Amino acid sequence: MSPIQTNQRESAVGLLRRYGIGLTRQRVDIAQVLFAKHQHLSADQIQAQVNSKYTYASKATVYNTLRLFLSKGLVREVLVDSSKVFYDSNTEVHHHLYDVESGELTDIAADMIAINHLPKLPNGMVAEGVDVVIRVRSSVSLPSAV
Amino acid sequence: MSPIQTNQRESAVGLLRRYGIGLTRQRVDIAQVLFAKHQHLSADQIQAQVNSKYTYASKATVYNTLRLFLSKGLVREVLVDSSKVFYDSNTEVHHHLYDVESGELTDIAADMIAINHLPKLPNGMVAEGVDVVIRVRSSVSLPSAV
DNA sequence: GTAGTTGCAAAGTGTTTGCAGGCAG
DNA sequence: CTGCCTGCAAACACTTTGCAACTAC
Repeated sequence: MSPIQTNQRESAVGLLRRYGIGLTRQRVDIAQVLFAKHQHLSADQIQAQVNSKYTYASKATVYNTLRLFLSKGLVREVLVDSSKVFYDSNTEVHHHLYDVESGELTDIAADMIAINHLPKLPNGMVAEGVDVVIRVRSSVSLPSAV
Repeated sequence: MSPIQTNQRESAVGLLRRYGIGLTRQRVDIAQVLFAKHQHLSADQIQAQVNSKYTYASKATVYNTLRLFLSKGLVREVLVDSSKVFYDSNTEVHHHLYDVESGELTDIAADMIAINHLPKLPNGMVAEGVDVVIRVRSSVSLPSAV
């Protein structure tokens, strides 16, 4: 076990503690996978990584843990594909570029997109967040160029 | 049957013809539900409306028809809730306001939001669309006001 | 020790598919 | 007529839940 891995595990533990989340082996493993870097993973991918790099976590535990992390604000959901949810380990304000052909999802820094004026919100409503998704495809293969 | 309903049906028929979609009773019914006005409906809601206002369409037919309409560009998918897809009968460029508490989805005219500069796209990539979703909630009940 | 967590399998959604019969053109 | 469309039910993928066994603290 390298010092780097030890540090990663320690920082995952620290993160969970800071957010008031009880420690279990599975939660620490999942946190390590998620917070190794900024990335977008589906529940499936997370389970696969946990089970290949660390010790076993069941599907149910992965989903329960992701729901917990989500409610505590450690991760963010990204909805770009109707068939599955991506969990984004970058919780800073930012946006996304989605390649509809490859399914690849990339971050866009918040300051790359400036929203000039928000519309007036209905009375008593407050904006909780703004999600911007730019859908792209490779310029060749336009399905039916107009 | 009022003249208005007759006209609605005729314009639904015209729409399908213009988009090169073969006419069937179910497709016309579904088009009438969708294009009665700009709105956001789930597949379930569409089936319910067709079956209460018009004649029967099965779940499979509703999904098949929506997939067809989507591929032909008559409707747009809106992804705001991980549990289901909304179909938007407004295909003009515009954005959305999503009330996370009530689930209500409202249109925002495109010119209400100005994006100052798109980030440079990876080489050979072309933007297919930009989706902006503003998530709102009623300002009371903030889960844990900071 | 005890409350909270896990794993399993089963149930639940929303969505898609295979196929026999039916309808549009 | 003939091919495309529909309805049904079964299949599917993803996610959630119920419960007994286990683990963190």
